[in-house]
Amino acid sequence: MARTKRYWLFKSEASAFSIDDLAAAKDETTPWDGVRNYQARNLLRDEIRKGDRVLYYHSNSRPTGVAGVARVVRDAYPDATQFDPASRYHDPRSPQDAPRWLCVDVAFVRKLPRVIELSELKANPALADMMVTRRGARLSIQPVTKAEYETVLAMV
DNA sequence: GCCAACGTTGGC
DNA sequence: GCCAACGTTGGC
Repeated sequence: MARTKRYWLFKSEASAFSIDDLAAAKDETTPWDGVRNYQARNLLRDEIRKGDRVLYYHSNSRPTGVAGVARVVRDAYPDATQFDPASRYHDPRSPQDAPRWLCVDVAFVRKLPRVIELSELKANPALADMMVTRRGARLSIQPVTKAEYETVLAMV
């Protein structure tokens, strides 16, 4: 019996890696690397599984909001960038034999015809409990309920 | 570019 | 183990 599919919101700065960059990537797939927050790491390790759906959120962008949909295509595995001295995500304190940081692979599903902006998310009463609409919600990987996921995608 | 919020670090 | 200092995030 397969595990029930779950839903997430992944933040990415559009100038760094946008939904268009994901669509243009080889196999339309990329490692979601560079996560350097323990709470987010624990979600990757313990909760997020292949087959889960992802709201692709452009942070620090104009506009800021949900720009597309992706899906998780590989369970968590060690993030190679932590051992790469040339990477901005290099972590010299992460032990080789017990990697501190993990990543999953995500694949492009679709780009929304328009960005569902943060202001709209905040204005929708059905999304009042959604983490991204809350003040100071900086977590780059956030859990989303199925209802929230469907509500957001219906706002296009 | 500003700055509030928040996570991490490190001295004690 | 506390907590001030510091760095980063991210909306605006």
